[in-house]
Amino acid sequence: MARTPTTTDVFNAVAEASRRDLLDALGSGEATVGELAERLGLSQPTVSKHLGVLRAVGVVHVRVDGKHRWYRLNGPALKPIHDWVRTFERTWNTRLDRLDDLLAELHSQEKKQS
Amino acid sequence: MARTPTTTDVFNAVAEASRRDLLDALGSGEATVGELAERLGLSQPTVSKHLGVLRAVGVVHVRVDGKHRWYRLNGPALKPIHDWVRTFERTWNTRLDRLDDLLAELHSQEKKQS
DNA sequence: ACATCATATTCCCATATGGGAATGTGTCAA
DNA sequence: TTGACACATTCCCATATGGGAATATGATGT
Repeated sequence: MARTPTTTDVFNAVAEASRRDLLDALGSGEATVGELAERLGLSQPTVSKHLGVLRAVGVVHVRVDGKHRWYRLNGPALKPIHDWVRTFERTWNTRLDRLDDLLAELHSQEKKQS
Repeated sequence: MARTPTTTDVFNAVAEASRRDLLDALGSGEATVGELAERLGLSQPTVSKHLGVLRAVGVVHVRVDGKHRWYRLNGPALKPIHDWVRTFERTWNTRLDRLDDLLAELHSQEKKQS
């Protein structure tokens, strides 16, 4: 087999740095292919192809307007990544460690009650 | 150019589902190549190679012990992913949604307890 | 020294990649 | 209709992939 296609899921789509840059750029609102190409210093076909990948996994949506195409971010499509990486957050985030402590405390209280 | 090598950064390393599975498996503690291979139903060379990629980007560490090799998770190496995806969190998580998530989590934890 | 166990490494191949260049498609204005 | 514009698509190629099979490495026990 070969490497997992970029359009398989959000993880693969977002692995490419240029595509993360595109999403970052779209964070401030809708944008046109040309605008994005100029902002990121990429060629138009390159941007179009990257946006195609991002659209395939649902992380961007398009709005057609005459000869323009307005791309916009669809944040919730990134949630799987957030949810996955969040399960490891306790290994570096002390604030969440405290949340764990709180949960543990709640659980011990539950045990006492039941 | 070709696709960005898997050992370029954590984003690329973690794009492959099998490697995420490996990290999930290591979440419960150290493990041996053989153990991981059996748990995930992968061949030994496949696991070794995946672990090599994960080690290259620093998301796992190894401890040599005789003819065994104990791999362990190095969570903080995942922080760049967390930091990046977190900038989009507002697009799906309002403050109230977060409270819902917390409550849901508490409930699922309760179920696990009882 | 030897056999065995646990891993790592190499060789193989079908497959997909990202980027450049060129071309296709659809829209608008005159 | 014709041209200009904004994008999408196609064709090209060097490059890396993941997995299977085979082999190498290295430590342990006898």
